[in-house]
Amino acid sequence: MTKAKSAPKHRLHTAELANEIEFLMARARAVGTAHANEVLAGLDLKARSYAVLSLAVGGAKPTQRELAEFLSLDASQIVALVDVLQDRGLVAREPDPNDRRSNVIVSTDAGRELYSRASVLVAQAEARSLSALSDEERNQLRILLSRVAL
Amino acid sequence: MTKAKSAPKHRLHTAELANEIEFLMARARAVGTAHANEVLAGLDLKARSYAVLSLAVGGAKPTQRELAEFLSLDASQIVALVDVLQDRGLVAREPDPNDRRSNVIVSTDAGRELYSRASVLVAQAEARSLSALSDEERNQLRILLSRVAL
DNA sequence: GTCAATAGTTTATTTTATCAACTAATTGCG
DNA sequence: CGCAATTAGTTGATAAAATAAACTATTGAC
Repeated sequence: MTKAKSAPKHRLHTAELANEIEFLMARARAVGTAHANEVLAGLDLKARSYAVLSLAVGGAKPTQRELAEFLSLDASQIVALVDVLQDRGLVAREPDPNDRRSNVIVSTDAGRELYSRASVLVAQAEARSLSALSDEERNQLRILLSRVAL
Repeated sequence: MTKAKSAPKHRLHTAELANEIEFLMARARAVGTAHANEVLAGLDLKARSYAVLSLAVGGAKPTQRELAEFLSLDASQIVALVDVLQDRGLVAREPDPNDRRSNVIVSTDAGRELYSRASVLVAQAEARSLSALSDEERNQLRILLSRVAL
């Protein structure tokens, strides 16, 4: 008979704070982002730029404002992110047919190619971050977070 | 018969990215921190300083290094956080009896008093952030995140 | 006792976040 | 229609936070 629980890594794990979801998410996200940035570094991407690239590749043709809202970023940060992806030839700004004020962000072939490599790395990083959970638990977590976040 | 699902707020909610836990946590945390900082502003605290205060009040007498690790922050940021809490008379640095290199962070009466007010506000903010979930689902989420984060 | 490692601190640098101002375009509405 | 208010994107300024090096005082291993 073996112990099922894996030992918490920290003496403070019983603190009241450890019951606050806000705090738990901060910690979980810290390791998650670290893992993601680690694997993405080889492709000169970060979690940030990967997210933008992903949405461009998705083909939904988001405007920059939509990207800003969806990624919880300020519009001015999207400008910078799109600028560098565009300079690298990974995405392009296209005029929005419905509104001449907006740009619609689309991916290039190079962008899709890079994304296809990046996404498998990100999936690996995520798997590593969630290694404490079973597949079913990972899905539960995904679903609960979606309800909170989307 | 009514629809159970609440409508996602964004046209991009079906993007691949929305399946990535990393992304979902970033979004969830964005609203969570916003709510928390909002209610804490009246007490001149932020999520950050509240976390430090909470761990001080808990009485575990954490060293600054332990705070840094537990909060996923750099040691130098702890210095700044403790500095202002100490200047406000909410916590104090005490010599660690076991290691003269370390300080142990304890709370003052004023710190405990402020924390008791802050913690109810934070609980309300959390409830607001998680309003999409039932009580049981909130606990499930807490447990899953603990397994990932702790 | 010497030496490598650690806790805390300071400082510098870079990255993110926040916000105001501006242009061009759109929308609402009298 | 035509004017007013709003919105998308951009720029620039400023504040907050993350990252990392260097330094002091300890500690712990040997």
